[in-house]
Amino acid sequence: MGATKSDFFSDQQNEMAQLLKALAHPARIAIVEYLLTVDSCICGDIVNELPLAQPTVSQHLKELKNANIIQGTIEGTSICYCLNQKTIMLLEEFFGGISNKLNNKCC
Amino acid sequence: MGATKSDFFSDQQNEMAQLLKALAHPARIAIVEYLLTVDSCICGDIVNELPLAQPTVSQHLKELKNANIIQGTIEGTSICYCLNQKTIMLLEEFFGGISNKLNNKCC
DNA sequence: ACTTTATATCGTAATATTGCAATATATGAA
DNA sequence: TTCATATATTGCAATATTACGATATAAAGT
Repeated sequence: MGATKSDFFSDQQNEMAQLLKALAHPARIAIVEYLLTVDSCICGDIVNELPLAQPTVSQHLKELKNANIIQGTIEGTSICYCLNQKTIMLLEEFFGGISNKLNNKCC
Repeated sequence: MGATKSDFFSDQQNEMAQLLKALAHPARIAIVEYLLTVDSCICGDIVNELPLAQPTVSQHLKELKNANIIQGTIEGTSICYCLNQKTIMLLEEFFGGISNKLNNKCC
C-alpha cells in the first residue's frame, strides 16, 4: 500500500491531479513565474535563478516538461524553455469551471 | 535531504505550492467535483462516493480542510462539507494571471 | 446505560518525492 | 582532437505521501 489507486478514478481526474502535482512545488512555481518575467524564450540560466543545485533544477524542469507545462528547444549549447499556453489554459478553465458552478451553491 | 527547501522560496510561492499539492490527488479532485454536483451543502456520504476506505477518505478531507479548499460544519451525527469559494477564486486568479502575462510572449 | 451511525486518529507498511554528489552526454570553440 | 560550457542521468539518503486495519470519539436514538 501507499501507491495512489489511479485505476479507480476517471482519466480526467488522474490527468488533472498529475498536472497539479507537477506544479505543486515552490521551485516549480518559481520556474513558471521566472519564465513569465523573461521577455522572450531566450533562457538557459534558470539554474542560476534558483537556490538549488543543477541536478535538482534539471529534475524539476523534467517534471514540468513531462506534464507539458513547459517546452524546451535546444538552442546551441543551452536550452530555451517556455511555457505551454495550452496547458495553462487547461488549468485556468478547470478552476474557472469550478468557480462558475460554485455560484449557484449555498456557501 | 529529501525535504523541500521552503525557506528559500517566497511565502506566496510556498502557499500556492501547498494549495496545489492539496488538490494534486485524483481522490481529492473527485471530492471537489462531487461537492460541485451536490445541490446544497448537505453532504455526509462522501465516503460512499469514493473507492477508498473510510480512514483514507477522512485523511483526504483533512488535507483539503487544512488547505482551506473545503469547509466542514457539524450537522448532527454527520458533517456538512462545502467548497471554500475564496480559495477557488485564488486558484482561478493565479492561473488567470499567468494566462494574461503569457499573451505578450513568443510561444 | 447501551447501541448505532458518522467521523477522526493512531500506527505502520508500501511507495513516491526531494535533493545532491558524481558522472555522463552533447554542443561549440580553440 | 581537446577543452569548456550547458544540461541530463544515476545512485542514494532523507523525508513525505498514500492507504488501511484497529481503535477512539462523539452525537442521537432506544
